[in-house]
Amino acid sequence: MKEAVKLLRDSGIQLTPQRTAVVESVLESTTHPSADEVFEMARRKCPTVSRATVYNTLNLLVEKQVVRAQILREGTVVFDTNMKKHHHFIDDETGTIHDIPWESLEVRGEQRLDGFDVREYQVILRGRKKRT
Amino acid sequence: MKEAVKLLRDSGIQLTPQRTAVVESVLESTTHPSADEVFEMARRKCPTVSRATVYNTLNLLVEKQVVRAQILREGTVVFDTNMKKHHHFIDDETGTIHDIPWESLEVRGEQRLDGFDVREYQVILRGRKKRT
DNA sequence: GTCCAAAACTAGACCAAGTCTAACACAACT
DNA sequence: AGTTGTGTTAGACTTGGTCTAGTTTTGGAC
Repeated sequence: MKEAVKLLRDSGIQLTPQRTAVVESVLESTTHPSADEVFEMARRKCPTVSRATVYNTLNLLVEKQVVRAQILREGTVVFDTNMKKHHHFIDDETGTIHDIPWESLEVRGEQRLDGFDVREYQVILRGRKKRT
Repeated sequence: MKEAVKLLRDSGIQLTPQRTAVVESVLESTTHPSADEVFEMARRKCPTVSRATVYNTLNLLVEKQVVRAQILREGTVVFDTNMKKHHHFIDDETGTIHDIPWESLEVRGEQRLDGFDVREYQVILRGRKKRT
């Protein structure tokens, strides 16, 4: 949060009330919100913020590497505030997305793929979360 | 192809010219086509086929497990005719999707995830394909 | 403080992927 | 032939997202 603000300011980007609302909204959220969900949250903080500004700001955050855009749901991009490498588990029933720590899975062979230069990878798991 | 036709017929589904065009189109394609790409291919075989029929038929094929729907591209589902377990590599520059054989990667730990019942998983890799 | 240019914002138009609906076509059964 | 069910079509609709034109805000020069 603090660093995000700093990073944006250092990039010569003005921190307007609208942008602050968007940045706070997405960074506060513990789930993996879609742009529209961020829009709703931001609206509560700053009722005049427009959809365009939400999309612009989110794309700016992706560009500045404050959040990551992930393709995990049909039809919509979700935003991920966890910038550490990790995998994703998607609940079949609810569609909820859970972060899986990088260390809990071991993947081998990705540097030995013939003809492919792997820049990054992640495991996408699907199934059911056990209620505890 | 042959089995697909049989499977559909056995499920009590009439093989109309429109459906045949869709089934042939998707099964012939070596890439990972979107519904719209299938629509175009199918149109060439059967010019009267409508978008609705393409979507209906593709969803039918997914239901009958003739093809798989994959969330790999922003904004659109793609269809995968390779029903064997495999991973995916996405070229950063072209967006082209490549199948990676299941055996060329080794993943461990997915059954030991605390609180998660994993039904299926795959590795999504991104980077650049070397031109050979 | 005033003025100007640049940056930011908004509403709404637009676009693309996908679903839904109402009307029509056609087969199978009586 | 009439009825029922399955299939198809065009087009309306919905949703996620981008683009645009016009307005507001801001920061700097004076």
